[in-house]
Amino acid sequence: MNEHKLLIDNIREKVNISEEDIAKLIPYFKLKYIKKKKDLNRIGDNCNELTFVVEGALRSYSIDDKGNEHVSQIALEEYWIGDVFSFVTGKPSLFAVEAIEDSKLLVISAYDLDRIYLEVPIMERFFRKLFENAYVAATMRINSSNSDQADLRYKTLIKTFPSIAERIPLIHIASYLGITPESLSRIRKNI
Amino acid sequence: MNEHKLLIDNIREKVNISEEDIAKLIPYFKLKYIKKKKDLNRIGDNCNELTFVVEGALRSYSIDDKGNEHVSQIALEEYWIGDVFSFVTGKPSLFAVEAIEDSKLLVISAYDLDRIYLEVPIMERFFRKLFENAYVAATMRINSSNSDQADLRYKTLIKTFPSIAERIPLIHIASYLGITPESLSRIRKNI
DNA sequence: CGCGACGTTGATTTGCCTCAACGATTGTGG
DNA sequence: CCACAATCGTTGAGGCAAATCAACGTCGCG
Repeated sequence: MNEHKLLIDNIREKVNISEEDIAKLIPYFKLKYIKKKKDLNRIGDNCNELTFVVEGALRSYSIDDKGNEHVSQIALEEYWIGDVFSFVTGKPSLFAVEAIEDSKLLVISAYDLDRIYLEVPIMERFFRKLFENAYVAATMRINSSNSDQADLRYKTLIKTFPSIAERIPLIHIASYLGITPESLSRIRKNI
Repeated sequence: MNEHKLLIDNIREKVNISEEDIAKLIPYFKLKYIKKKKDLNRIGDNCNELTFVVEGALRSYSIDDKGNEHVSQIALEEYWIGDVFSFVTGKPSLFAVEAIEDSKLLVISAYDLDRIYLEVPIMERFFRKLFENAYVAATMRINSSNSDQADLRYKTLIKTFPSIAERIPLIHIASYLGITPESLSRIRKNI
């Protein structure tokens, strides 16, 4: 049950929730193990799931017309990841979700989440806050992309998430920052 | 009450809500008029408000170390705007909110919104969905910024919001896209 | 009217990309 | 357990999209 403890702590950071309510929602989260480089979801699937990372690291990415990947999210332990576009709209996903390391996950489907909202209304508040924070983070990322040069964006990222620099391949960090691996390699050399 | 009709429609697009609940929440929204180029909030203020645009157009922007403005949001009628960073964290705002046209607004404070969540719980769902959508839009914008050239980003923007091209000064659209006014002027020439 | 905001155009510069080659490390099948 | 391939990161050369710098026309408004 240790994997659930991390999730419960994550929920309790944002809302007050009783033991009974916790007991009600836990069964809806499915424990899943995934090997490095395996896809949790592929582009074009209906990704009606949100994933909480208990152990490991995941990324989501899209593929453009020329076949180039673009990393849109990187999630380490205690973070949430998923193709929120597909999750929210119900349309086929534009993003794939892939494990960067062997990972241990707790996965909730959109269908089950709707049931949780009915059975445990406080969770509506939890996810409201989760998406508020995600939106703020995305806004800051856009702002940084429009204001700062690549080297500063990299420094800000590894200051916020130091372990990303050690655990995540350069090629994915570069893509997340919107630059090429060659450019990031040169940026690292100059630090 | 016409200004409230637009807001009520906006809420009903996302949730089923009774007339009684509507009646409860309406008084919390304050009607406000603002003149072109006037600030609704300045950087450094505590912006504990969210704004629904009934008529007109607003933008939010930050200012970087070199004194350059960077537009982070543009909101026309029926859209929401605010410094969500300050709204969510309670910290002094990093973004200013300014009227691009003379505008008619409905403004809700964080304090009153918390009271609404208690009195009209369905509104928790409404804002959960609002932020879900805002997050998805922000993600798509990041993805476009990392995948597409400036001219395509501009074309996509005016395809989605045709009236932006007519109503919003080029200088603000350019800033929103993360390019200079000179570049956007040249892009327009080539269309 | 006169000033400031806005948009345009040209000349030049630059940050990052593209293309290419090449070690180092990791993973895999025989 | 080794051999080989694939992945990952580095470095160099050259190119390009967009920035910068500068000048100027137009419009709206106090």
